[in-house]
Amino acid sequence: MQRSDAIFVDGIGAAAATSGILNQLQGRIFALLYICDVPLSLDDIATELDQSKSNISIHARSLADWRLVRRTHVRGSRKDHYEATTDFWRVFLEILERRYRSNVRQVLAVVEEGQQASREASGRTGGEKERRAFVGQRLDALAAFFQLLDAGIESFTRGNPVEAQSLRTKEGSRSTLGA
Amino acid sequence: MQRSDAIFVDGIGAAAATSGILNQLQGRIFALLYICDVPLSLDDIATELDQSKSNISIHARSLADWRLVRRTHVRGSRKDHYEATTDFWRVFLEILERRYRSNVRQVLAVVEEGQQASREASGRTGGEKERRAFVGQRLDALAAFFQLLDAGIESFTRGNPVEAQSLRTKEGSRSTLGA
DNA sequence: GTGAATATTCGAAAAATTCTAAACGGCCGG
DNA sequence: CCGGCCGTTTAGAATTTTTCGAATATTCAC
Repeated sequence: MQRSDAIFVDGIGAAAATSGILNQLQGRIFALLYICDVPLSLDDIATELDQSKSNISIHARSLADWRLVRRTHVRGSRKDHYEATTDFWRVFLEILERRYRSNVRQVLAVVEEGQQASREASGRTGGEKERRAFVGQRLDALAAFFQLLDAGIESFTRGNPVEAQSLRTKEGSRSTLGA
Repeated sequence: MQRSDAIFVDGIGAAAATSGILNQLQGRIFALLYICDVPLSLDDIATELDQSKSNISIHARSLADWRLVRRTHVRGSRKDHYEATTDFWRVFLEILERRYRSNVRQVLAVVEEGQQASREASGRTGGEKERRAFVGQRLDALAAFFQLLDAGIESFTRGNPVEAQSLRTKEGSRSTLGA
């Protein structure tokens, strides 16, 4: 590989490693494919990046899952070939939905579980009831923010404008301390 | 710790672990503080979460760095105490800026390096010049998208509405294949 | 200052993740 | 069917990250 290519490939690898979405190798695979005008086989990629084919197989598949990469057929070869997408908007949507939004929903589910469990806790003394009320309020506030986030993402992906203002819940922005 | 508390704490820990921002323990520390109406010391947290104090120290500091947690002074004690923020909007801004936007900028810097290195590559034959032109186009397209992302984040944090439309670059949305 | 209490740093241990090579299984051309 | 080519799976090695306990640094009351 050219030195100038390596600079880009490794740089994107480093950026990917801190992205929270891809790891370094996935970033390097994408970058390599992105600066190649022909699709590459698993073996090609493994050679260029000095990795085992099995490892490339796993990570290339994961990239395809995010739609960062697409499998194509190259005539005259029985090997799978990969090429990088240039439709970053589509990738962005995919990540927004499958990574961020699903994480938001995960938090909402946890809060609901928490509410449920808190209600089922059997304490009946004054202190225990008070604490349950406090926890209930806190969980409600958490759910409120994440519901706004969820709605914001939904709205954005549908093409509607999203404003920062729509995420500033009354409770949260008043102070750093609740209740 | 109450069973109902543990459900919430561990659930948030799990969500944090897949967030790409916090790890599991950081999530659990935050969740614990969030459902406590009084600030907790490092020792309190370590005991509740069954971890060493040094480990809690490290991760609590990191949470404070994201403004998810705040150090407070509790009168009558010389220990540091921590409490969870309820201002999720502020945390969100912090993450948007320091995690996501800085990552976007990192990519922009890498692309620039790549452009620079590509120009400095010394190939002069027809094929080499052609390839350099191809890479140049690709890097430009990448930079274009990430510049839109950067501008979008900037705009959002300033309180302006952001539309999905503003991220759909002409080149990228035309097809999944470039050039 | 001194000493006790507390937080942080550090090196090693433990755990989790990433990577490899070899084995496996599917597919296609004969 | 058979044999070779390929992608995937798997078990374990290598690396990285997380965690711990001890040692060190810091802070505060006196």
